[in-house]
Amino acid sequence: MTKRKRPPQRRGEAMVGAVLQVTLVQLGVVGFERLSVPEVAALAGVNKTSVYRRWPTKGELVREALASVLGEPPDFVATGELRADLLAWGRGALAFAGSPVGQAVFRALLSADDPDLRPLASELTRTTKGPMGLLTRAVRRGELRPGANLELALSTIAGALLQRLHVEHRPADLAYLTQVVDLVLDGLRR
Amino acid sequence: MTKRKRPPQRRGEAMVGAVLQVTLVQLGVVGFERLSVPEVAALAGVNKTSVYRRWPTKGELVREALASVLGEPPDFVATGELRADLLAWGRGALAFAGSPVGQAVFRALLSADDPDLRPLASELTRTTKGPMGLLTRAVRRGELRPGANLELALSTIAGALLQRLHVEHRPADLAYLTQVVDLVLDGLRR
Amino acid sequence: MTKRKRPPQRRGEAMVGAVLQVTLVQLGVVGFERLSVPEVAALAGVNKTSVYRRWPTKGELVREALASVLGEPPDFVATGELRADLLAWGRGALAFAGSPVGQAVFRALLSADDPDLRPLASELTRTTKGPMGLLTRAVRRGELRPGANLELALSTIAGALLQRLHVEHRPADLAYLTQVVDLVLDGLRR
Amino acid sequence: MTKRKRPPQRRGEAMVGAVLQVTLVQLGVVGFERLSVPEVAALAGVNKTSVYRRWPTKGELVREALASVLGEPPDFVATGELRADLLAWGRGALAFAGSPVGQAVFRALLSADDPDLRPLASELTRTTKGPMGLLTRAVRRGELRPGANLELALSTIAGALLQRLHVEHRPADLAYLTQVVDLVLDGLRR
DNA sequence: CCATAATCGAGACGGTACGTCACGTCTTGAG
DNA sequence: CTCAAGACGTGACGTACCGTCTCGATTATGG
Repeated sequence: MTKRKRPPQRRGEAMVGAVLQVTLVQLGVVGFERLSVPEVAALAGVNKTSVYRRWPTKGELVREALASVLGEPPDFVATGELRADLLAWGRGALAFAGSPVGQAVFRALLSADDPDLRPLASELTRTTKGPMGLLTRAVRRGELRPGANLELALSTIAGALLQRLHVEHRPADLAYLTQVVDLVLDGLRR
Repeated sequence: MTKRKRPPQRRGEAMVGAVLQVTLVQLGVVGFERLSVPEVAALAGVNKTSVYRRWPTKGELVREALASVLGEPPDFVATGELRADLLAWGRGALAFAGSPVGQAVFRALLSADDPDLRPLASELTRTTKGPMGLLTRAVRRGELRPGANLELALSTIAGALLQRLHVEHRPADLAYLTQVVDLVLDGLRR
Repeated sequence: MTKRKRPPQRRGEAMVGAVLQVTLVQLGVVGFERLSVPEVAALAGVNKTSVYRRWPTKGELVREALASVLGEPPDFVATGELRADLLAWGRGALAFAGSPVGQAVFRALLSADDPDLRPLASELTRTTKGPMGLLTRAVRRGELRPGANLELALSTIAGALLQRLHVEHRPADLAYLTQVVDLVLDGLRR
Repeated sequence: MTKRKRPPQRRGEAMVGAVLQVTLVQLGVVGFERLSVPEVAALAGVNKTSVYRRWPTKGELVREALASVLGEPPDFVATGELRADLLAWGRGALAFAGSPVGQAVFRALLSADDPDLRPLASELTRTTKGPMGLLTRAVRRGELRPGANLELALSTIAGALLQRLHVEHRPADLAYLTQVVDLVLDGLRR
């Protein structure tokens, strides 16, 4: 008769992974402010003391959880066709923004007062500038207007999606993305 | 020797005004989640019981405070010159977004879970569509492309400002606004 | 249908009385070290926050509880008959030491490290010297030896009872008390 | 360059001795309740796991520590002179009660709830009756009153010292001891 | 002008969640 | 096989707010 008194402890990497994953989910569900460290611990099947040992602050826990995701920029292959490449990148961004993890990132960073999260905001901004190379090459090819503010164009695309999703709270599908990209591309072209 | 034991009570309208004003300020400073009803009462020089009597819920208090502001849409005069009018409207929007009250609105609504605040989100969205008439008239004049998605254009402008202010956390001045408007207008024109 | 949602709050004096009484009982049952403020609150039917508000420290709570008892020295009437009076006083002391409250006092004070309880120890010691007047008058009457250390005699009686009860853990009845008193009185007489 | 990474392990008897010694010291310093097994281990330069292996319970650890001391009753030589022998025994008792180990014993046993310590209480009581033989011989010699309760007399002496030291918290020197012994002896004599 | 009701201030209280602490158990690896 | 080192689960603790309740004081209102 085997006495299995309690589930075996998950240590080290196993525990860290479970906690960070649950943290991301909770970030997407209730947001940063309402995220509770004890609740994260409970959902992860871990004692809250163990969580506090590794991440003394909620900010540190969230920062590590988000960093484990933002570290992998959604690379995309450039075919050379400007509009198609921009749409491909946009699809990736939309998929990210719609995923639970993306929800977490935006809900946490949109008006981040916690100092621990500040560096992540610039990280996210940097991701926004991903397809910058596409545009500069298009300018060199003469496909876009020479003096255009490319950085602003990308910000505008991202902002349009942001407005749609988190202010108007309406879904952003591929058609919507296409319209935005076309609008901005037309503005850039000449 | 006059003994002024304590400040005279403020009742009725006077108290309501003081509380709502403090609520708006606090919304801009700490946001909706961290807003504390007892703290609002203290800052307003009012007993917390009085606040709870009138607004049983934090959501109701904030809703009434925001409603007292969003009720006044920032009207603007249309000169007939499309670009100038759009810029004028944008200046108003920027001024609002930069004011403490605007900070309050955006911080409260950007990811609003509180059911009491949902109606306010659509209110804000409606404001965004303010200059819709300008664009439709411009289309009729042949100044803009006939099939253009005008609503999306306005959302894009608003989104660009939002991205600039609340994601990249960089200031949005008149020059920035002009660039955004020109980019979108160029996209709409041909 | 009367809705009695929860038991009505006990305020002020009522709550203080209930808490102090439970504190005394618990002192007698588990002693000072193992006494738990939250448990006292629960047994008193009071929220633990309320207890911590009035008595920030366990020591203060216990001190006030004990002070409310030690404040009433068990007066006894002096008949003039030395032995009978001493026995009467001893009976009172035994009754006190055997009562739950007395248990509380001794268990709390016997090895009191808590600085809050130090003054109570001297209070208890003072009580021990209660029948000092009896002895001095007996000396003046020539009933006791002139140079006798009366204070030491009383300490000895008290100590004998203490040893019996709290070291040997055997009951101390009236017969035992009588033997002790007689032993000491015989020592004092000649 | 010799790398002495850490102190060499102490095993078996060496470790046991170190732990028990530290346990006695801590008993005298902080008492039984506040004695912490991990702290004892740390002070003994031993890992707490090792302590828990041998003594699963704090009570068992303390019992073994105290037993290693109480096993050696403080023998004294009887000269035949009753008062002198009694004083000699009392000096030993005082020395014991004043030593750190004695402090430990009394603080641990005075109101011992831990069931592991109960047998030690009777052990201590038995020690109190050490000089019983002296008194019975004195009775046979006619030096003391025949019907006297000798056991009670010894308890009374011990109790007087106990009262002095642990209730009144005043020092007990040789003069005090002498007075107590004389008081009781006078009571016993006739 | 005064009496009476509505409103407000002041503070005690119950309740919930939190982060900390010390303890004892367990796992792993070194001696 | 024994011990050291450290991670982990467990329970209790004291604190910080929050929202409710009670009571007394103040203000407005109608006779």
